[in-house]
Amino acid sequence: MGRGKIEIKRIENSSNRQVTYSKRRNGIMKKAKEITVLCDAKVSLIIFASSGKMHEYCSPSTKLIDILDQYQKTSGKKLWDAKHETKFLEEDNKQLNFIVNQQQLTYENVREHMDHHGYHRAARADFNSQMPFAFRVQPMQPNLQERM
Amino acid sequence: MGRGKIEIKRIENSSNRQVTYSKRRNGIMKKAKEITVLCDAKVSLIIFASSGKMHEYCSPSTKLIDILDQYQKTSGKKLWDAKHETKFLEEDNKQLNFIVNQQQLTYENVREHMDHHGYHRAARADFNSQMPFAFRVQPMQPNLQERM
DNA sequence: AACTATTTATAAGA
DNA sequence: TTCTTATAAATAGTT
Repeated sequence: MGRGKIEIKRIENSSNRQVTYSKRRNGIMKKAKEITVLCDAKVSLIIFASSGKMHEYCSPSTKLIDILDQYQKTSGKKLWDAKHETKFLEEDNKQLNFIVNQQQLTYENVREHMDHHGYHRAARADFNSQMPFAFRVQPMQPNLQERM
Repeated sequence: MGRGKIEIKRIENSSNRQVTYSKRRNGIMKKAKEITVLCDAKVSLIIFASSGKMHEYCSPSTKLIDILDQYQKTSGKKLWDAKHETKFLEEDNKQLNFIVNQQQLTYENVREHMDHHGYHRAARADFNSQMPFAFRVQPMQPNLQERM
């Protein structure tokens, strides 16, 4: 589907890979919406780029949790139980603590940078409200310019 | 993408809707696999047809539960907790009890039907092994001829 | 971020 | 229905 045929194997060039990811992610999201409308289907689609950034689609007037409940009932596969919950919470807390600490450091760096370059108070407030959630929860690769 | 352009709205003709569903489901699954390989992405795709039948794709060497954990961490949205678990289990048990009862009735009806038409023992054993799981867990719409 | 030459998906027909 | 094919849509490489 393009100027040339491509083999379905990992795109080694990182920049090309990111461009292709973005194009194809849009394509799949569109297809998911279409099948939902055309065929009365319920769809949950979750995609993680290798960067860790997430995108999701869930058919309208449905919650992901309901699709997952239905998944469990229909497939007979159990996704979670109390044991998983406890394990997840522990790991989660540990990671969140780490994240909060690192976030505060990064956040302060950006504020210092803004102050240094003379941004006025309104710009700083705007920065606060615009800061994407991903920045807050993915401090391992904080990148305000990230588009993917 | 075909002999004619179509509007993206519910396909009213049930037979056409099912054919389109099947074709497009295959298409989306293929796209999901491709973006996984090409772009090193992690994908979870769950689709329910209006009939209730489910199809899923999950990128290789990943478990759905891991994608969901990552979903929770990245989005900050909590999918389940002990409360949901308890609620789910209760509802699940209730529904399972109902299903088991209804399944046994339906199952016995089919066996009687087979006996009545003189199916031999091997055919009945084959029926037992071939009976799709969906039939066992979705007794509200039991349909052995369902293809979707 | 746009642009197209091509490939791919698929709607309708056989 | 399963297969075919004309056409719409997606997208790879380019600008």
